[in-house]
Amino acid sequence: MRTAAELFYKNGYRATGINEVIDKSGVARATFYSHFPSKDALCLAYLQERNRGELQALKEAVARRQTPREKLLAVIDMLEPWLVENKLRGCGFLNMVAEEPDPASPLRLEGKDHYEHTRQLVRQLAEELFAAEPEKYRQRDVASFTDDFMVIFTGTIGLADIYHATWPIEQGIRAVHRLLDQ
Amino acid sequence: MRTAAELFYKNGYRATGINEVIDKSGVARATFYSHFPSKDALCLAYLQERNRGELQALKEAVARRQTPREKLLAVIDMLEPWLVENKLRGCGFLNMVAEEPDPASPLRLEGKDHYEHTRQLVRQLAEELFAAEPEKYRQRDVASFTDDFMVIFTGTIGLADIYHATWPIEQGIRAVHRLLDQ
DNA sequence: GTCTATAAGCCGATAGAC
DNA sequence: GTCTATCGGCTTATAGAC
Repeated sequence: MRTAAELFYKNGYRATGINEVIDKSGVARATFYSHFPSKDALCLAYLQERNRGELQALKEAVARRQTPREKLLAVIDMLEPWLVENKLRGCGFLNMVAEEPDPASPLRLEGKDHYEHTRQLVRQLAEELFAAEPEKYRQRDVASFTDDFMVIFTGTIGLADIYHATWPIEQGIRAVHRLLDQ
Repeated sequence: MRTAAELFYKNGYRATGINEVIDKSGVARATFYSHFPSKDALCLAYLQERNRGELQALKEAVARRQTPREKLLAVIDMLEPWLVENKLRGCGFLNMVAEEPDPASPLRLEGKDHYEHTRQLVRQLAEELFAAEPEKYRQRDVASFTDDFMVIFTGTIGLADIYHATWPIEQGIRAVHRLLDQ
């Protein structure tokens, strides 16, 4: 599964043959098929593991900060090291969605689930921020603030992928600062 | 090429076999290979045509508006009918980038080119807006404004794809309004 | 758990006849 | 321009021996 995660993410799901995964992982052919019934099942397991791991890393990055404002900034700040570590290959879930046309596919739904969990986390942090500085955010709406944040978050990842560069991340961070202070 | 454009966009590049394109297009096998040397060449031609067509449609939508402010709003307003018409299958260039790992691939570079042209258009519209209302935008930076716009633009498309819904578009439109008036 | 063999089909691309 | 035949290699998945 570690091998599958690397290859599916790096080269894409359809571009990666199951034989390549089996060969590079070192396990025997029959052994693989005793653990996973199909390539799709392996991919779903990879996405679920990725979903779990990324949400955990996100929550840890948030927990390391002290104030509600800093916690929100942590969500966008982590994009830089995360995208660079991932060789600017973008978001594994957005990439999966691009390859899977069926909106009801479990592979697509895992991506939706990931973004929905991220959104709920951002919403909770926004509520804490609004509660901590009520006079500053009196006229702001939590739901709209949250979705603005998600639009910036997603757009930053998308542009960094398209341009294969890090400047959209600095831009996204500045945009979140303006969102917080406007 | 019309058939290829439909299938590559709808089902993805790698998921679409060249045989399927040939069969559904109705042309003979040898005829296809006399026009295009390979599947990759066909895909590049499709992306170039898409690039040209989308930029033209964008510029026409902008030209239909009167004021600089309305022209900028036209760029984000067109996302709703465009995404719905495309069955919420997202951006053809972002989808291509997700499938192609090589940053130097011509298929990827065509996507970069499309976003760069879009960015230059937005920048020009921003400059016209700032010139038309100098007192309102005196303290704003054109480059930063442009990239903020592009982050919102890209994030809106990405979220609409992930959620397979139109609500991110309304959110993106509101975000651009706030960007204009903050 | 390991190995090899193989099924049945699709892949992109080419060749030859008309 | 049309058609069919075919190449070599790849795909996912299964079967059987050890």
